[in-house]
Amino acid sequence: MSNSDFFDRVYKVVEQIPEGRVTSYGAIAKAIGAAKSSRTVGYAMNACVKLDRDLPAHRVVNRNGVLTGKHHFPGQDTMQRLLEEEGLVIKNDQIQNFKTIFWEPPVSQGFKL
DNA sequence: GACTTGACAATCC
DNA sequence: AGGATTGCCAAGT
Repeated sequence: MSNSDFFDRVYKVVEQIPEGRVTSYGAIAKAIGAAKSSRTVGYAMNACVKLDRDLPAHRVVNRNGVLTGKHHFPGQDTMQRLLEEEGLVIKNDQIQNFKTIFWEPPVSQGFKL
């Protein structure tokens, strides 16, 4: 607790995203018990890049399966390229079969109850 | 220290 | 069905 543990939870969830799968900001937010804080999740991702984290931020997209944050990566096509390397199919910044490769993050077990 | 912005999402007209 | 509004949290100005 204390100290933006919100970010901490976000990072923890994102870190657990399996390779070849993707999730949405809202799903992560919900997993950490802040379903309405999806914006902050995205913000945490932006910060994670600056922090040089190993977080697979490219596996995190909005609920439409669109690479909304691709513009924040080093190079505008970095995000799509990384996803394609994992076997995903992306068309026009839109993940194909998004629903199929969607990965729902497990609810953290220590934040509340 | 108040106001604005931001890689979203759900709700209301 | 689609545009507009609100919620939420953190960081920047």
